[in-house]
Amino acid sequence: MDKEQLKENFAKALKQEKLKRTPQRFAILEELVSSDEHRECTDIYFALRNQGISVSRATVYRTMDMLVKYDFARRLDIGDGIARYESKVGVSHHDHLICLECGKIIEFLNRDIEVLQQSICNDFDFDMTRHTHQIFGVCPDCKSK
Amino acid sequence: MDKEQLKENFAKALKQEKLKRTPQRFAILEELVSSDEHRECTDIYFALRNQGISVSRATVYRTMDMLVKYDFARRLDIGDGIARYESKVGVSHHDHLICLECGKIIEFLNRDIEVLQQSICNDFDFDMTRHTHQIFGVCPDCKSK
DNA sequence: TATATTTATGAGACTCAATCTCACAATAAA
DNA sequence: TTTATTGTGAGATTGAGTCTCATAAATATA
Repeated sequence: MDKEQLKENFAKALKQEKLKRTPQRFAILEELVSSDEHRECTDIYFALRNQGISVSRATVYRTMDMLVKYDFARRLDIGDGIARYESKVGVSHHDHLICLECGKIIEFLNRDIEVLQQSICNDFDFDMTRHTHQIFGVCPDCKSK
Repeated sequence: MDKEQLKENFAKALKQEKLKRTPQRFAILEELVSSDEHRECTDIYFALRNQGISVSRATVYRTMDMLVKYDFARRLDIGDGIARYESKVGVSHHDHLICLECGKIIEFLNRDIEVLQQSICNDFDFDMTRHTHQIFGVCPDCKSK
């Protein structure tokens, strides 16, 4: 999806929710989508500030919530008390290997696990909304150090 | 494992780490092990206080870290900023279904997923230390409301 | 047992991510 | 435009978790 198409889709989502089109909201979306990193709100906040874009922390937090709700972003909690967000735009589903030494996050996807996961939900008569599957350990780089 | 055996094992772990045997540490372990709930530190703190046991929040937090390290407890982060702990004593490994409506936590175990998970780690040359697999959604009780 | 040494405890201060407040600004509708 | 509505931002607030350090308790030593 190109940038203009993305902005259009975002505008549609805003309209649908009766939210106004503000420069801050577009800037936050663009900043998130511009990298495939797992970004903290503070990180996004400073990145925009450094670009001379006027934005507050509150607006970043509020907008991230909205981006998650409308599926432009995914929130990642790795248990250190800091929420991270990754773009879902043009990105297929995956889960995460997290290195306890260096903090690196590696993405993985396993179709069989996804299928088994759904069958567990069926067994429990549980309606899955989302899931997190995180494997913590030591990455190859850190092992060889 | 009976209570006396547990206390003995705990005492051994303390000795091994040159930590002192204090009434607070034993009380926190016993309180955690006494239920199969997923407990918050504040919850443990008040439970002990209500039993007339002298303990501080700091001691609860410090002791929980130790219990996790020595495998008496498992920490659960469900992304709401509150750490929860469950007893690992006499409890086999499992993962969690978490209801977004009522907060209920249902345990599940799937051997096939565990095996696939290990094979993913092998593929990535990644040494797994621990993992979390959480499925968020709506439980049967909440669906029928 | 008495004393010395080491470690633990606890009240409250502190940290920091996240949320809230509310006056003012910007956007969209009339 | 004008009006009505919604958004923004600086800073205050919240709350889980951590830190401090004087005191207390547990263990080692005599």
